Amino acid sequence: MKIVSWNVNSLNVRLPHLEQWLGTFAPDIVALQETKLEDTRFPDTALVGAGYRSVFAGQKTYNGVAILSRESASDVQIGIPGFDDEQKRVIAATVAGLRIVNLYVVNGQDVGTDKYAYKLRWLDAAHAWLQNELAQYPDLIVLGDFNIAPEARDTHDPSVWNEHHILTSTAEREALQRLQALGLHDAYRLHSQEEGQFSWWDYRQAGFRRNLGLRIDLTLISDSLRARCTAAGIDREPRTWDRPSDHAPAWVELV
DNA sequence: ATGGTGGGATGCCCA
Repeated sequence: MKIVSWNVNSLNVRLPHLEQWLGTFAPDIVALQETKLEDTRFPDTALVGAGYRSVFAGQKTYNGVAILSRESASDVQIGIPGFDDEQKRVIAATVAGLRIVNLYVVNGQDVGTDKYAYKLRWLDAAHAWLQNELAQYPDLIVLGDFNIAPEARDTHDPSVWNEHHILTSTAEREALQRLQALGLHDAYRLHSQEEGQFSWWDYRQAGFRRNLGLRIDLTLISDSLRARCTAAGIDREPRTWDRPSDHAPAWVELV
């Protein structure tokens, strides 16, 4: 079973890419971020044509998340329970016996800003919730755009992406480590220790051509799923297409 | 260079 996270940066613009990629990669479950679509505009009919059901939580212009799946999804949860937030960044559902939590983590703009404080509060709320989710659902997958590069080897230049920089700051990495300490493991690192393997490249400065990227799109899997996870990777191909998302799909394979 | 590129409720905000 192939499970994927992809920040599409506007599903309206990227639907043709998504459809093409679904057709060739044939994932079973897809977590999308930055759909930037109100629910009434979500292309669920087109995706049924591609063989996928959808659950989604969106808004105009910003944010927006969805889970696509071949099998039906149940027990859909939108947002972090008890955390009041107008921004549509979280959707969770049960698919094929797996609890899937799709996160579009706050970017945070710059260390020390209001948005950075919101990011850290948001991650705290996510931590408390995921502790509960794990107790309830041992087979848990938490995936999405984490907007945090876990380690120096997940950045193209650790001297730039350092402990004071947004997406790599100490407080952000500690928040991610607290999630992992719940018993959630970075599936990519179960299978590859390579550096320079990125999932996001800035549109500016020819970032993709020069591989100036970060690995910020992650899949965390619970203890019980570790033995079932046989492979993980990042598919750079859609990033080479015309008018791409700035993110590539990050995938894991479960047996 | 406080820049740059891309998406969208566009002449700004967010990433």
